[in-house]
Amino acid sequence: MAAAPHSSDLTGRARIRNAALRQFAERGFAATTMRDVATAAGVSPALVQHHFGTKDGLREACDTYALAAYIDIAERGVTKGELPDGHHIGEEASWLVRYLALALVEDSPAATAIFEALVAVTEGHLRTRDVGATDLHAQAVVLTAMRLGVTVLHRHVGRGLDTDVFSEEGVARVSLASLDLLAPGLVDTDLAESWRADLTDLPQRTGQSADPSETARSTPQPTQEVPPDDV
Amino acid sequence: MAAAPHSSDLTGRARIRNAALRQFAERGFAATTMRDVATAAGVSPALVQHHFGTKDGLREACDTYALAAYIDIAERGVTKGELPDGHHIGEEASWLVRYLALALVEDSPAATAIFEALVAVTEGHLRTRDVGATDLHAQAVVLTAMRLGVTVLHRHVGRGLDTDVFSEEGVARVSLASLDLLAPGLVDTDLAESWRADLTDLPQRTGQSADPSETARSTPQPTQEVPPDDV
DNA sequence: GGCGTGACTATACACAGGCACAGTTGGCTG
DNA sequence: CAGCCAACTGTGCCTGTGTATAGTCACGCC
Repeated sequence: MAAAPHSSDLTGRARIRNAALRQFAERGFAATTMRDVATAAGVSPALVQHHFGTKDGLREACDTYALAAYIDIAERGVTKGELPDGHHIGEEASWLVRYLALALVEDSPAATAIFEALVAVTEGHLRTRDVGATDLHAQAVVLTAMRLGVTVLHRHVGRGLDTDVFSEEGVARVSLASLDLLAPGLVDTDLAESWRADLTDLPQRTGQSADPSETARSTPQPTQEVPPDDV
Repeated sequence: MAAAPHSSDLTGRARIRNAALRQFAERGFAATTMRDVATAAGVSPALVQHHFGTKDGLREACDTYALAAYIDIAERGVTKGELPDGHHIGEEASWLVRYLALALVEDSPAATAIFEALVAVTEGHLRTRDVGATDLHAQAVVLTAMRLGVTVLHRHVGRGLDTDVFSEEGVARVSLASLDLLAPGLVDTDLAESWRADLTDLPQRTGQSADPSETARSTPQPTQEVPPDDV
C-alpha cells in the first residue's frame, strides 16, 4: 500500500485486473469466465490463476482496487456538490463506477464496506448543510442509494436520455435533472446555480474525451485516475 | 392479467416459475442453475425443461409475468403519491420487485420495456405536478432510476436502516427520507404532509391501521398479490 | 557461468450445468 | 376398455469452466 508503481502497474497483473474489472462490470461475476478475462487481457488463462489464485481472489483484488479508487472520486464529488459524479467521467474511471455498481448489486464481499463508506461520506456532507433532519442517517442511506441508482441503471438511463451517462452531456443532463428533483438545500443555492449555469451550456462544448486506446493510457490527469497501489 | 387462476396457478409450471423468480432474484440469472430451480420447486430438473424448454425460456416467462404484475403495482404507487412503493410490500410482491430490480441490472431482454414503462408512468405523473421543467423527460428518467436505486440496493439500504426495506417500517422510513430529500412539489404539499403524519407513527403501530378519515386515498390493502395469469 | 525466481504457457482433469431422450403415470374422451 | 395427451421422472451426454501441474523463458545475483 506504500509505493505507487505507476508503470509496473500497467503490466501483467494489473492488465489482468483491469480486464477483469471491465468483464465483471459488463457481464457480471458469475457470467464472466477466467478464460474471458485472460483473452481480454491478452494472456493465457493460467496466468490469471498464477497471479490471483482463484476466481474469488481475482474478484477480491478488483474489489479493493476499485473501492480505494472510487472512494476518492466520490469524496471529491460529494464535497464539491451533490451531484452523482464529477463533471466528466474518464474512460477508465467509468469502468470503476460500473464495476462497483455491479459489485453492489451482486453481493460481492466488499460491497458492504463500499456502501457504508459511501453512506458515511454522504452523511458527513448532509450534516454540513443542515436540512431539518429528523432521520439524518436514513436520509444519507436513501440518498446514497438514489445516487447509485442512476449509476447502477446507467444503461437504461443512458438509453432514456439517448446519451452515454458517463459522457459529458450525460453527466450534465443527469445533474440538471437531479438539481430539479432533489430538495434545494442539499446543494447550497448559489453553488447549485453556478452548477446550473455551468451545466446548461456544457452539451455544446465538444469536450476532450478520454483516449480510446487501451494500450497506451499514459495520459495522466484528464479525470484523476487515482491509482492506489497494486492489491 | 384477465383471469386469476388461483388454484391452477399453484401447480407445476407456476410453482417452477415462482421458484425461478426467487432464485434469480437472490442469486442472479447466471449463478442460478436449473437444478437449483427444480430443487426449490420440488420437482425434477427435467420438468423445468419440459415446461420452459430452455433456461432463457424460463427467464422470459419470469420476465413477462413479473413485468405485468409490477407495472400494476407501480402504477398504483406512483399515482397515489410519489413514494417508492405502496405502504407495505407483500411477501410475494417483494420477490417480484427484487426480481425486476435484478432483471434491470443484468440486461434481461424485457428490462428495456420494464424501465421505459416505468419512465412513462413517472413522466405522466410529473406532468401532473408542474415543476418548472426544462427537461421533463430527463427528470422522469432520473427519478425512475433513483426510485429503483433504493429497490435495487435494498439489501444495503436495509442494512443501513437496520430493517427490511420491504417491511412496513422500512417502507415508512424510506418514504420519509425520500420526502425530505426530494424536491417539494413532486408530491403536492398537503398530501405529502398527510403522508408524513401517516408515516411518522407507522413504526409504532403494531398492525391494525388506525387511519384518520382525511387520508382518503385508496385503502391500504395490506398485501396485494396481483397475480396476472400464467405465462 | 550456475542458478534461483518469477512471469508466463500448454495441457489435463474433475465436475457441474444445460439439454436431449426414453420412459412412466394418471386422467380424460371416444 | 382403448387410445391419447400431458405432467412428470431417470439417466446420460457434451460442452464449458475452475483449477492443478508441469514446463519454458528471461533476468538478476553469487
